[in-house]
Amino acid sequence: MALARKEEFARRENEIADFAKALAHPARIAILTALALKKECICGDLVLDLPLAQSTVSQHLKALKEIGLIKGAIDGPRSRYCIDWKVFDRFQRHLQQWSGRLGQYRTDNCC
Amino acid sequence: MALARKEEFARRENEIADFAKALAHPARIAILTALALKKECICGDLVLDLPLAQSTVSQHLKALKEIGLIKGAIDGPRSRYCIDWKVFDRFQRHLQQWSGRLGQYRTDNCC
DNA sequence: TTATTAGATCGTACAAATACGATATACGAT
DNA sequence: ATCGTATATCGTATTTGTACGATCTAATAA
Repeated sequence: MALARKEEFARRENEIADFAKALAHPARIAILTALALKKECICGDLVLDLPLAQSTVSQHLKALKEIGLIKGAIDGPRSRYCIDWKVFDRFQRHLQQWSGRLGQYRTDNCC
Repeated sequence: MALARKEEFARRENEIADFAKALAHPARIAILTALALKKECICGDLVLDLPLAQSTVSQHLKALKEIGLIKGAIDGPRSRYCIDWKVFDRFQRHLQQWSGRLGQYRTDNCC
């Protein structure tokens, strides 16, 4: 967000927007998908999978970690990542509650 | 996305990311919420509700329109907007399918 | 007609996101 | 201790997003 407008919005609106922002890049979608599907979640494997430089992948991992969607652990010389399902569920629930609430008021005769 | 990396990712990954991007700003969350809750969906009302300039709100509306989430109609001197529920449902379904697929592989013993 | 109103679009400034190479760090192996 | 490997972080270039005022357009009102 450019200026300090964030404070002007409701907390719930910001929460949903922040969650959406975490998913707003195909690389992060790919990372989350890979982490869920593979039992092995080594950073290096992700770098091989993605069409991005190692430092860029690291940056995306950091973003996902900062919002809490993934956890990291050091495993010898490597880094192991995995999804924090508790957070994942919470986010999913929030988004579903919001869109569910919207859907309640659905009408098809406006535009 | 900075460089032309978008093409390097799978279509599904881009679709989900694009949808998320549309929701990745509190103003757009607020707009969608307002459009759903109010029967009257006049642009001017949105401008009054939001802590943003008229031109900025117009910009956000354009973004939502471009991705298809909302439709616009001219109503005399005003603009009437509303949610395109068909698109909204499709997006919701995609996201749910994706996160549901992820959840199937859930394990809690990685990190 | 002219004036007013609603809204979109343009131009522009600034902030945030994205990407990469280079470098730093930390660990394991020799 | 030195080397090699894996990853994080730094610096930086570029792109994209966000915001606003000014202007343009179209419709109504006077």
